[in-house]
Amino acid sequence: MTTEASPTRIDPADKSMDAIVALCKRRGFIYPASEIYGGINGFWDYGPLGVELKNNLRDRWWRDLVKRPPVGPDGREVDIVGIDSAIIQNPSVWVASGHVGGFSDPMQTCRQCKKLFRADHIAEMLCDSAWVTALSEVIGIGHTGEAEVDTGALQKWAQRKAKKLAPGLIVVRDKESASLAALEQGAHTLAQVLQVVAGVAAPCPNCGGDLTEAREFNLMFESHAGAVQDDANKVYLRPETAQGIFTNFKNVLDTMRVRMPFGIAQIGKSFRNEVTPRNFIFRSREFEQMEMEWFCHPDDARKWYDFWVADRQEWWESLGVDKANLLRRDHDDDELAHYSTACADVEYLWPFTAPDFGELEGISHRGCFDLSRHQEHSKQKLEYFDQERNERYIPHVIEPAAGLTRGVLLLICEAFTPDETRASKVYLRFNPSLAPIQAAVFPLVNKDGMPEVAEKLYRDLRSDWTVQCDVKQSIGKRYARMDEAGTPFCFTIDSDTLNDQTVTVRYRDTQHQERIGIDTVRDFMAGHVGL
RNA sequence: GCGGGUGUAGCUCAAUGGUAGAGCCCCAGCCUUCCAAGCUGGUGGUGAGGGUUCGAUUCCCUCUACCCGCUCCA
Repeated sequence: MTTEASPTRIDPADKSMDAIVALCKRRGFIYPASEIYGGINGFWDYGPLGVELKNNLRDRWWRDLVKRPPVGPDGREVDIVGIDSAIIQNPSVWVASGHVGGFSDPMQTCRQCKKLFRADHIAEMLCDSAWVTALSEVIGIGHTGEAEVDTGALQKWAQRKAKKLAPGLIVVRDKESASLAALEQGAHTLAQVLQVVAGVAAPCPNCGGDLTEAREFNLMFESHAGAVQDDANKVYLRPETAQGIFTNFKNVLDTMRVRMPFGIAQIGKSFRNEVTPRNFIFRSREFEQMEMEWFCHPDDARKWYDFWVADRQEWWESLGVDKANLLRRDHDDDELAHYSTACADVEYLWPFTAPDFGELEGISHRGCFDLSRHQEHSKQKLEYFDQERNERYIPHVIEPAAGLTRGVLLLICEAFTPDETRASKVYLRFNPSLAPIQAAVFPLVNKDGMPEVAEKLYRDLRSDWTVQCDVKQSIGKRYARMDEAGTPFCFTIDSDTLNDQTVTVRYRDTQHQERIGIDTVRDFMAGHVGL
């Protein structure tokens, strides 16, 4: 049997993103959005093959969580229901969630060295800054306290070592306009010295230059509901699907006879006005998420957190992703959001991050933060009465949140396999059950009754799988095209078929061929692709 | 947002201040009995706008998209 090829592993760093982007467009996976108008930064369109791939991944996630959920740590299948909430919600949702106001990060740029900083990080970065440390040694003042300043030594430092260390300082750039005289009398703090040598109170941690004003940057897209476009009817496009789950927690509880612990899953578009969309569809402004909120008793939250972190990584492995390309990374304590007690990422070895890994899915222990906030803002009771425990509580939440569109990129990157020996020079090694085209049917030549047989087989398979039939051009060209599209199996009808009712099946990964009965093709597909 | 790089056909690459070419791909027809074969024909392009010029793909300006870095995140 030659279904499973085991090619030597290709280092993701050797996979060219340019080549992947070009293939995606050439074969109808992903196009730049509104390309005929010059495109638009941060948006991408999914072509005929791209949408099949995306739908297959989406359906697999839904199947494996909602329809055929995993077995939990207590040995029983977990209970998860789905919802599909509106992209636009009452704006109060985003006030409660903290996205209005809190989700934007004011940024400042240094006018001298052009580096970009988060405004709320500047003070801390100044403390750690190499040039500030050097300065404090020269003048003998620590980060706290005060002392008299030897302006002569300071002057000497400014004109020598600081030229390399902090070229942005005003005393370095323009010693005339920086008056060290102000430091000659009495004792001074480090902050006062910084003000004089930099000309500003909070200089650039990197070079000592002056920073621009903090620019507010709201990550949420805004629109208006209704005829009048004023602030009174301002609405937001959701930046995550999760909040639609929290706002429906009570509805699901009241209508679905669910009991703790249980989950609510949702797949859908989210929108973030990213400062810098990058790396093809990896970070785009419109993207699709697959999120599940797992509600449980506070005492059980840690157990479930551990369960879901392991389960989610295993799920990606179950799609055929090379284990060597997946990594679990637990967040450090100082990395955690204030409401979160634990967070882990499933990371992938992306071609553009290699040799580093980059985030694919995050599993967050959110405690009771979200439901508490919504209870507070909405004035609605979001507690759960647990009959078994005879206890009333706000459930704790474990949130596995994956990027669907990011997952599509993973599948493409993972499948991308250069092969100089092939006509196509590259093929996509998709898991057969996820491939956008699962099989192709070819008549070897377009005559002698073969096209008719091919047509019949094609129609027969089409009801259960995504199949294409192609009668044009040489057989080699058709195989090559299917290699690039990632079609795992091609069935070819030749003159023998007419006599003995067999067809050739050609395996994408090995290019090997074998003959099987035409009446066993359905079984073959069921066995190799699934139903 | 700032800095650097890039932008000629679907792809790879030419060319020129004076009618933008080739190979491959793609499409049609013929041919073809298993891996982009052959023959004939065909579609299709200077990212967008403005300026200089008799004439701009070429020179200048603006915008835009993509890639890299700072930063952020599903």
